[in-house]
Amino acid sequence: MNIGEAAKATGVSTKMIRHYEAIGLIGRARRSGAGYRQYTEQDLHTLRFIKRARSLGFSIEEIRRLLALWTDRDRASAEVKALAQRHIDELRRKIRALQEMVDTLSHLAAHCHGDQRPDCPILDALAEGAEPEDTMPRPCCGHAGQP
Amino acid sequence: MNIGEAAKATGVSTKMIRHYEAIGLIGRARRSGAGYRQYTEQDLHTLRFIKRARSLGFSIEEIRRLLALWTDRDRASAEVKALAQRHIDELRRKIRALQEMVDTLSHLAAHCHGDQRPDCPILDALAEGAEPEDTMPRPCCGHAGQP
DNA sequence: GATCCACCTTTCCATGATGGGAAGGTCAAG
DNA sequence: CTTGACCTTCCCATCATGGAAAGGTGGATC
Repeated sequence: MNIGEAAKATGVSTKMIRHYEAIGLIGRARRSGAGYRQYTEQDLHTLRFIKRARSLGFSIEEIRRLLALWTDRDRASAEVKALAQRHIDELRRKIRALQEMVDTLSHLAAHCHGDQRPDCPILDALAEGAEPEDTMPRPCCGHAGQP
Repeated sequence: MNIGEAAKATGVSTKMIRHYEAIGLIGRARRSGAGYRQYTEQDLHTLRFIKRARSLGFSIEEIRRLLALWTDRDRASAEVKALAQRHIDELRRKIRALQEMVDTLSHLAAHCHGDQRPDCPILDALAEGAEPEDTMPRPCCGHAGQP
């Protein structure tokens, strides 16, 4: 099976398949006489594994470890679980950071009338005591910045 | 004021200050006789504005627009609000995607005993019907994959 | 056999925001 | 005058992904 077919079958682009090979995430594929990469069902399984792991947000290096654990019959599930847990923690950390941004911005947007007038609490908050020319800063209802 | 002092005063690294200048996000700084960049209080205000906007997750291009709006006395606050709202939507979209990963992974991790035995639902889910050698796939309690 | 199109190959470049490091100039204190 | 802390520019790396160029292959059609 050529690389294009493997890409269609797994949802991994040809670009990425070649890239994964180049960085050693997957082994070097067998080649046809003309140098075309040939893929087996087993290769597709590996690519689908990678695809699923990527869609769960694992980095390439984490996936490298996961693949090693996958093919190691004697692995301890504890190591997989620990890796997953670390990843979950990292995801939650990112979510918290994004949520804080949303909270702050939502608060500011709620106080912005959003009409044709230039007055804007959002820009005021970003400027925070430093107007572009000569206007005065304007406090709000009490938070939305760092305490 | 030299660039290092400006960096300390604003929390923007010297690297980034030079970068912002190179991409035209901020104007070219005045130079001393020896070619050192000199910063005014007004420059610091702009850098702090950028810093705050970055910490709210706005991209450089969004900040470019925000800066233009900031310095335009005749801006309509509607445009700022719309920009902010688009950004909020984008952040929420990212949060949802990350949360889905967390949900799936948490579910899998909860079902992984995480001891010295090799049996692991997390790897099973990533493999999904394709074991590395010859074992059989193992269904779980009913979701955690695409429907 | 020639042509054509879809596919394959490699290599280089780009993204976005940030940092690291090299090689060299400048300034102030000792 | 030396030392050390600054500054300058330029190049490279990250991470995962894609675009594009330039050229070779495979199979179908004329």
